[in-house]
Amino acid sequence: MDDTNTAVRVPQHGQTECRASLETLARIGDKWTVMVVGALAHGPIRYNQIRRVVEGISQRMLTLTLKGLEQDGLVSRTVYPTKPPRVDYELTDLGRTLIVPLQAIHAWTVAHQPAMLAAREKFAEREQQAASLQASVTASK
Amino acid sequence: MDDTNTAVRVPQHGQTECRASLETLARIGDKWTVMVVGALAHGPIRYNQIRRVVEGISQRMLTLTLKGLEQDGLVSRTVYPTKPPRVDYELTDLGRTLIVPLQAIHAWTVAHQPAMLAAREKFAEREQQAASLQASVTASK
DNA sequence: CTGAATCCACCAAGATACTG
DNA sequence: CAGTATCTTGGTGGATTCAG
Repeated sequence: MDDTNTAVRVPQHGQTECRASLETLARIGDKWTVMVVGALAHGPIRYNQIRRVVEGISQRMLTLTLKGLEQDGLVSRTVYPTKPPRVDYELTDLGRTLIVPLQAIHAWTVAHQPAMLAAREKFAEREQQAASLQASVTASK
Repeated sequence: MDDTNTAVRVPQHGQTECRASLETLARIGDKWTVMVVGALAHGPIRYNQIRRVVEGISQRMLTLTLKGLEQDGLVSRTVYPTKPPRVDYELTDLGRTLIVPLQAIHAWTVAHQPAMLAAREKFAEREQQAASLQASVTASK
């Protein structure tokens, strides 16, 4: 062990585990999926209802998102062959389990988002100052 | 209460809350950010060490990701003006709070990812059959 | 070693129009 | 109402090169 600077080197939670979580995030963490799952969280809902609730989603994206969720067994699709046609979407049992991690995200947001935004502003200020300094230095050349 | 199909209609957790979580996800939920945070979770680490650990990340993306995290106060950057230069990155207290929701994601992945993949395969099979049927119908026209 | 800068390819996603 | 089909584009990220 001649580690120069790999101090503690806790072997727990390697890259492999990150990879797995990553795939999950890629599937359920994108913009529209989160919104759609949110819309479905209250119970069965029709196609155009989702469209109104999510607001801003294009027909294309809604269809694609729903198809993806259905494909992964997170959402069930029920067609009522009435006139006019009606299609209900609903979270499956598996889909409902998503609510837990999603709430974890939400909890973090409530607790720490403000601090994050504050840090961001501070950083922006410093950038301003740095830019000013740089400008004066450049000008005096 | 003349709800035709808006059954329970739980007013809890509106779109507003989803929006907030969404911003968080957009910031910390992207591919490289998750991996980098994972690499930083063990303690201070140098630029090129991250590059090796994350494996696959380009110089550009690593720099951009780190800059973003630093900007949001999630990661601290320490420069040692030695020769050659050395820069350490480390999660801030704020950054460490990310580990909680990230572990929630990980827990979900371990528990439900297999079921999700299974569902995906099943769906693919059905698609195959549907395609075959469609083909025979089309052919018989 | 740690970046910054430039160029470029690709694809996700929006808009639009059409169908069952 | 609930989709599908096609076209177009803007941004994301990779490769490469230069700099401190």
